[in-house]
Amino acid sequence: MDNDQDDPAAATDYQPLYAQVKALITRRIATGDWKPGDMIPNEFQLANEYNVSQGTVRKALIAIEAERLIVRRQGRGTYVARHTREHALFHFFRMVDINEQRPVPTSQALSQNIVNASQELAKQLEVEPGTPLYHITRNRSLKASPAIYERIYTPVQMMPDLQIEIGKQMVDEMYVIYQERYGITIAHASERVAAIAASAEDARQLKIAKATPLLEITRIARDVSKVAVELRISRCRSDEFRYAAELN
Amino acid sequence: MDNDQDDPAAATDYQPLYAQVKALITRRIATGDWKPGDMIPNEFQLANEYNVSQGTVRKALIAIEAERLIVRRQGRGTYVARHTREHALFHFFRMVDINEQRPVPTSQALSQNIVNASQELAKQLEVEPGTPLYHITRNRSLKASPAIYERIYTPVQMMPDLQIEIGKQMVDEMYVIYQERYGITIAHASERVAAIAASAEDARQLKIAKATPLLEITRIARDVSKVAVELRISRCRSDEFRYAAELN
DNA sequence: GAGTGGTCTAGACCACGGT
DNA sequence: CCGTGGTCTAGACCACTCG
Repeated sequence: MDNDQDDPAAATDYQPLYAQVKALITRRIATGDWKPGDMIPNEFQLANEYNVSQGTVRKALIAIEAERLIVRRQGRGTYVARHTREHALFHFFRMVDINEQRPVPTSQALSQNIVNASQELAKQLEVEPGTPLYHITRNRSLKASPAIYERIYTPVQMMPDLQIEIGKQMVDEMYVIYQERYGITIAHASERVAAIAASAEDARQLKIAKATPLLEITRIARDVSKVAVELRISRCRSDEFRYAAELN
Repeated sequence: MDNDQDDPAAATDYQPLYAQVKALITRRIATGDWKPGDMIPNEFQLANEYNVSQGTVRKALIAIEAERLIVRRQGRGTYVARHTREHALFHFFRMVDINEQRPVPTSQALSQNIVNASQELAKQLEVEPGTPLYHITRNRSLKASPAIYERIYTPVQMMPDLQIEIGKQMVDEMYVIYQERYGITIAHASERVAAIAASAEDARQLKIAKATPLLEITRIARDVSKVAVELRISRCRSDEFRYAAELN
């Protein structure tokens, strides 16, 4: 009682109670114990389960909500966040047109095959070189004209039997598929934007002149546990569209 | 009881106590009542002043801290945030090199004059067309080679007698100057990134071939009250550098 | 009306930073 | 040692949603 430091780890491992509760709840969501769309127990039930006060649970829940893992609604309850198409687009699709409107993209898959991870791909996706990866290419149109040519890589092991219909409009965003089919929630992404000259392939796909300047957006998407799930390289027309970022 | 909507204002004007306290404290910072670097009264003093409990003040302070307007330090006190060069760069300079290192830019002003806002500039800076603006051009080097050519516009009225030394290394970031000389704290910025082909001017400034693809970053920077303070158009080499964004 | 999250208060104790 | 912010608890009351 008078000395909690007899465990030397305590000094470095110390986490406030609410942070511990937050970690416990987060784990139950990450493991699929509570699934997207589920309502989780109320604050008093959780407080009782973890033997803390309701205020401590509340602080944990507010922190989890800030990470968009849960949605809390007064009078209703607390729910595990679900990736809707709107949500996926709102959080992860950053292109705006020159009038500051957010266009809604339509997507059409062009090809799907399996490749073994090169050194470069392996490094980015944090897997061993040679790991089998799906390689999907697709076209995305903004305002009814082709604007983005995209290559997507994701480990086969994470998404057994992933099948994308080729040549048809995709109904769901990839992240909705990951969540609904495999229980993988994309929670974070890191993007790097470069300016490049359109290759012959880009020019053909986007119906533009070769060497037109394009935005190349390289994105690593990670799940709730920060595990890399997808590498996506998007080449975007930049004549009518811009990549948008807000710094706060 | 059955109808709280008889006063239409009540529905829209209602703010929780902590939000009102937050607004009051924020205003005192925005007006310069408390200046960057100042220590503000402790939670109990504020609670007493505003006739609320210390817990309510705390919630307001946590919210203000989340907006990076204040810094709270255990055992020390709560301080109004100050723009250091490190802070300005960390929050507003988003370029990384191809090895994911953040290069530290050096800047050299090329010119400073006054222009009257065109329709386009006026719209972006939210001022009347014709409003006098400073127009500053500068070169920025990353890792000792010229990498960014930048045009900066800011209303003369906001920064009377702004003088930038031409042709010399700039010691301070622009945002440090705005804060220290004029008490204007840049708190938000909105960026739009495009890919463009280098103009003859860009090519000369950046010592690259004409028509090389460049990143063009257009930024509107705003103060604590969301008033537009600066428009900045940066053209960046994209061969060794990338624009970085994290989506959470 | 019952149940949920949201706000607010009050007070205890801890951890940190300086005197 | 004192004063600061940080954590935690306990309980009251409010606002929203739904049956």
